[in-house]
Formats: sequence, C-alpha cells, structure tokens
Amino acid sequence: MAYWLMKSEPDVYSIDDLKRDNTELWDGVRNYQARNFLTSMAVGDLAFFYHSNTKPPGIVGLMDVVETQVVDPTQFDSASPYYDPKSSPEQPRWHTVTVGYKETFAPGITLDQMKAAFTPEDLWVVRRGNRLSVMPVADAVAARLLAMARGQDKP
DNA sequence: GCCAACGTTGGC
DNA sequence: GCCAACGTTGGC
Repeated sequence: MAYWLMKSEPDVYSIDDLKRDNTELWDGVRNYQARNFLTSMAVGDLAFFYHSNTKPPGIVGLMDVVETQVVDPTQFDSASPYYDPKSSPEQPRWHTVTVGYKETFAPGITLDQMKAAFTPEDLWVVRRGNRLSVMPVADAVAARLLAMARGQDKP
C-alpha cells in the first residue's frame, strides 16, 4: 500500500466537496509525470488531499484510491478546459483514478508546518517552485504526517 | 534537436 | 496582483 499527495484548488474542488460526494473522479490532470503517478496507483492506496492556491495552503484530509486506470472523459469533451484534441477514445492519453473520502484533518497541516518538519527531498510539496499536482509520499513521511494530523485533532 | 517564447502553477 | 519556476510549443 502506497501513499500519495494530490493537489486541488479548494475553489475548484475541496475536501468538503469530496466529503459530500463520497467518491470523485480525479479528472483534469494534464501533466505526464503526474499522470504516470496516477496510473501507478493501486486500489487501497491512501492519498493526502492538499489545498493549493488558498490561505494557508496545506494538507486538509485523507482519501483512498477506489478505482484505477479510469479514462478521463474530459479529454474528449471539446467544451471542457481539459479537452485534448490529440487524444481519441481508441487511444486515450489520460488515465486517472477515482478517490474516496476518508477523513478531514481539523486543523490541517499547513505548508509552513511541512517546511519546518521535512526537507524538500523527503516531501516534494515543500520544494520551491514545485508544480507537480500528484506525487508519491514515502511511508515514513506519511506516518509522520498522520501523527501531526492526529496530534492536532485533539483540542 | 535546439532554444526562445509563451502559458500555467501556485506561493507570497 | 506579482513573479519565479518550469513544462510545452513551434520556428528554424
């Protein structure tokens, strides 16, 4: 079982939206490195939900991978911002996963806290200029993140 | 196949 | 709103 970190802008899709929907197709990833991480996910993997482009940015919850190798339907939709004219249903370029809601961290783990606790080598999201929206998280790092979240859970 | 221009991401 | 980082595109 592997751990991941997946970014979303809360104005577009937030942890509260996922809690409401219970499961969600993670569509719109159009970066090959991120896609390759998506296609290497397995059912049962856990992923930290990261809110980007918000104040403060950070990890806000946990989800699990419930379905893998899903063809992202937005690549065929010419009305979608994620439309890819070079893709076809016969040869789709973009596969993704369906995620399920697990829990919300209240409060979350802010980017500042992560910068204080981890090196850029340990946790890619603290790398300067990092733009990757899906990335792996090592088991030991995931365990520390979960401990940080659990510790903050208590009033 | 190089690389400048351009567009996007995302923290601040 | 600014701008650094960096991936992609397209001319050559």
